[in-house]
This record gives sequence, structure tokens and C-alpha cells, in this order.
Amino acid sequence: MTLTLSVPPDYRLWSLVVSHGWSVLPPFRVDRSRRELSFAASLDDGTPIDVAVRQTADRLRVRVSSPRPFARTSGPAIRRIVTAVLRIDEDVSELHRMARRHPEYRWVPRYGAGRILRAPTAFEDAVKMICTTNCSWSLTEAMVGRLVERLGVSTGDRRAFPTAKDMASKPESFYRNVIKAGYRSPFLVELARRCASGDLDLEQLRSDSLTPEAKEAMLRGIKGIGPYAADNLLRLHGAYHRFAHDSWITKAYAERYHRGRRVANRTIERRYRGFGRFRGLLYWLDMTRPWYERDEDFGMEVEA
DNA sequence: GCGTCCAGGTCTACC
DNA sequence: GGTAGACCTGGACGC
Repeated sequence: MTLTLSVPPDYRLWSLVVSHGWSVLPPFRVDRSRRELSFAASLDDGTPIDVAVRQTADRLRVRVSSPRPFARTSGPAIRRIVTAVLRIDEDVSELHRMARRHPEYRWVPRYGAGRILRAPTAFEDAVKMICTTNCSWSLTEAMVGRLVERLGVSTGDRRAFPTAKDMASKPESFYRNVIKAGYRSPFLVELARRCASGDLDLEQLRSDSLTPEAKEAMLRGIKGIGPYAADNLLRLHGAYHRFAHDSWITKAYAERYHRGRRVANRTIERRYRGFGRFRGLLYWLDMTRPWYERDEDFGMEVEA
């Protein structure tokens, strides 16, 4: 199945690829030679799908395949997933207008930056975020890789991220001994069981039905999600005022502005206070600017 | 080899 | 509300 989706003129698929580390965590995959981002997901009826996306001018060409035949109703569901993952309906015009007023941030609209890649489900985002805490990025990749490999349903080409039900069916010892998630293991089990039972509906994070405060309360009520993880997850759900300080970004800030000397978080936050509800996102973009600039494949001019 | 440190933190007990 | 200590893994580093 092939779909064509229209995107706003300021949309850059490649900007999404470098927006954070998600694009290199499975089931995401990046093909630089084809300038293609691909991932796996599961439809509501359990059908696993493999999705590959390329941008051509103001359109996205989306190739979808599955080992099972598609139901007639699959089209809209697939569009919903692709739209949510690729942030197609995220309006960044206000952010870009604000950034244009500051010479040091004019690169943001120039690169079409500001949209942040998400997983197909808020559950997948939350599990992955727990796997980023208190460890190196290579360990995050290893834990997520083992989760997908051991519990994910095959799409033919790869495996989708396990569902809450899949993860809830495994005991804590599985996460300790097989996934090697260490002390995070009971957190992962509890999160999966709460989501699978319906006690916790993380997908509400993606709707406008909850206030940012309610979303934060929901996230902080999950064991294993502290200030860092909650702020990062809130950013994936449109709360761009949160700073998500961690050792990596505060070090990056120290090197950029203070010759490597660490400064208090409130000092950092002062620098971005003029950016209103986008202050946390501007902080993130400011620190990750080298990711955009060093990427030789980053195409400002999308294919004609 | 082996021990130590630390990396994109969080929880709990205690004050 | 603030803080110290424990917690898993695995790579880097020094010896």
C-alpha cells in the first residue's frame, strides 16, 4: 500500500530524523542513501505494519507493508499513526516567527526544526524514556534492542515495539535477566501492567483533553519517571516550556556558553525566558544545533 | 585481567 | 522540602 500525505511548506522530514535520538532506536531505522525514515507499528486490530517514508517537496510518500492482508478500514488508521509519529499536524509557525527575531536562532526556521519525532504510541515513548535514565546511550540502545527483538511482533522486515499487553505478560526476572534493564525492571513491569489493564491511559497525553499540569501529574505518578523523563515526555506531547535538564544537556550548555564550567539550572533557564511557552524547546534546539549542522545529508532543498 | 568511575536519574528513608 | 545512599549495566580508563 502506498499513501501520499500533504505536509506544510515548513515541514522537513530530515529535521525530524535529527530532532533527537529516537530515529536510531529500533524499530526506527534511517536509510541515509535513500533519505528515508522507516518504522514499525501495530494497528488496533493487532496487524503489524512496516512504514517507510520519503519527502518529495510538500508531499510525503508512505510505503506500508504487512505480513497480513490489510482490512478495508486500515487506511485512516495508518494515516493517523503516520501523522502522529511524523508530527505532520504540529504547527511550528509561532516558534519560527519567534526564532526569526533572534539572529542566533534563525537557523531554526531555515532548517525547518522544531518538530520532535515520536513513537507510534505514548506507551512506547514512555518505555524508551525510562531506558534512557541513568545510563549511557549505548546501554539504552541495547535495552530497547532486546525488548524489540524478544517481545516484538514481526512485520516481515523487522519487529514492532512490544505492546503493553506483550510486556505485561513477562515477569520482572525477564527484564532483569534477558533485557538487562537492572533496577528499571520493576518500573517497566508496573508500567506495562497498568497500561494493559486500562488503569493508565497514556494515549491521553496525545490529546488536548488534558491540561499540561494534568499530563505532568499523570507522568510523575509512574514509577521510574522523574523530572528528567517527565519533562522529555511532556515535550513530545506539546509542553515546550519544560527544560528536561540532564547531565548531557547541562554539559553541552556549559561548553557552549561557559567554557565548560557548569552553571545552575536557573541560570540556564534565564537565558531562554524570553521565549515564552517555547523556552524549553529552544533550549533543546540550541544544544542540538550541531546535530543539524554536522549532518551532511541534511537537505534544505527537498527533492523536486 | 581487574578495579573504579560514570553515563542523557529515580526512589526511598530520613531529617 | 531537601538530601544521602542505593540501584543495574556496560564502556572507558588506569594499573
